[in-house]
Amino acid sequence: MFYSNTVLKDHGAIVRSARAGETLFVQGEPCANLFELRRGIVRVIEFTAEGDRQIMGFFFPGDFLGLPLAKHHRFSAEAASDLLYVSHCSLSWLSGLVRSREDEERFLAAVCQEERTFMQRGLIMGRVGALARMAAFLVDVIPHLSGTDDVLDFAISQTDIASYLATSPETVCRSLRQLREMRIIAMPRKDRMILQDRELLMLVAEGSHCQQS
Amino acid sequence: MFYSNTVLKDHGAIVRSARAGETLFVQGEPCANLFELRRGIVRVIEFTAEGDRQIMGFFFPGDFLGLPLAKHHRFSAEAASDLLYVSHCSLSWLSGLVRSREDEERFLAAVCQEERTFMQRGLIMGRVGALARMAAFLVDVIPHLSGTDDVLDFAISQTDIASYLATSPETVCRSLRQLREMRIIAMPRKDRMILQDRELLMLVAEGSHCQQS
DNA sequence: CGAACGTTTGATCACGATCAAAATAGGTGG
DNA sequence: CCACCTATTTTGATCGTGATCAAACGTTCG
Repeated sequence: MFYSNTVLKDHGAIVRSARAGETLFVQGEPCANLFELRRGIVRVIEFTAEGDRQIMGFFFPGDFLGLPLAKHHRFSAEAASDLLYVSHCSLSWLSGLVRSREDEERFLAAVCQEERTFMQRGLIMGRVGALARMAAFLVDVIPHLSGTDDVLDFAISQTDIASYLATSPETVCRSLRQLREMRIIAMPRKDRMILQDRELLMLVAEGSHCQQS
Repeated sequence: MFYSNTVLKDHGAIVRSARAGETLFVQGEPCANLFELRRGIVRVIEFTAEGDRQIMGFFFPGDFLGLPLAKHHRFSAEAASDLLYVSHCSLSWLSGLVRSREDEERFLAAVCQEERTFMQRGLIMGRVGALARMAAFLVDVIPHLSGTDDVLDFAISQTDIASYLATSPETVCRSLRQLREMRIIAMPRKDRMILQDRELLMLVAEGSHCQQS
């Protein structure tokens, strides 16, 4: 069942929408089109041989997905929330020689951003302590979240965070609670987040074991 | 102190050598030249704010380093062993429009490989259990090792592996010992490795807890 | 030869995985 | 709108694994 809706069409680029949970593409299938995310969050999945499933990263409005670096996608992508995105035809990007100078720039920037996303996961998982990892994740993610004022749309489930951080959902929950008790963040609702103390958050992310009450 | 030696010069591409421990480039500095690794192993480092140091990945003969995706390097690179590499001038790559079709292909392949390296670390660190992570690391690395027959040159220090896996050197040592006792690998010398049971290694990497004596 | 570093082994202990179960939220149909 | 079912989040308890400290050993280099 696909809920995708074509909304607008403009010389090869089609604006589409997707519901949370929908699959954009799966690893191994040929790169047919390039996704430019406008609204919502996409999670990138990697399946290992044994059906083991890991979330490799999250993509946010402004990011590009499914860059045709190779002929086939090297990971799967799913909507973590309701989406709005632009679907470009991959073929016009694949033929590198016909690109304009500014397209080239945008292409490099997109590749750079995609690579940074994957590097960042390693960097975050490298931190010692579950709390530090959680904090580092938030430091990385929060700048990409939309929202009014300081109330951010936090449309990422804790189970997804757990998979991303390679930890258990219980630990994610406890880490978030700890951050709330430290008055570093607040979560008026499950999908809302208020950043109360950015400095302290970054300190915790760096591994400061300041255990003050 | 630089031990680099220019060996050969060929229209902008210079063959050079480097001693173990030498720095090829540091993060933040402008992308001056592109490295094509011929022999040896390079480790890629990321420094966080607090002087925290993590090894993000290893590069092997055939790989490209320092791709000009951005104006400045996003990580540092050091020789993990004695190197032989080709230094290309970055400028000829930066101007994308003057590239030939096959250069474009090679460029994409190089980018793809670099990104895969970083994704792989996340995938490996996502495994549960120190032994599974160690095994997954070996599965990933061994195909890139040079060596005669089955005796591979394993020029990666255990401390480097520990940093890469975000674990302690002690645990790395113990994991390797366990793999030796399982007759999965053998290490006649510290920098030599013999793969004895590829199937079992992959099984352990997938997290099989087969604890047979 | 001595100094510095990397590896090995043993000991203890804290952290986070895991199991179990309740509470909350979300979605669907009557 | 409420009842029902499912999935997600929350909390508590126990237990195993890997971090950490400490010390011996081996290697490499000046």
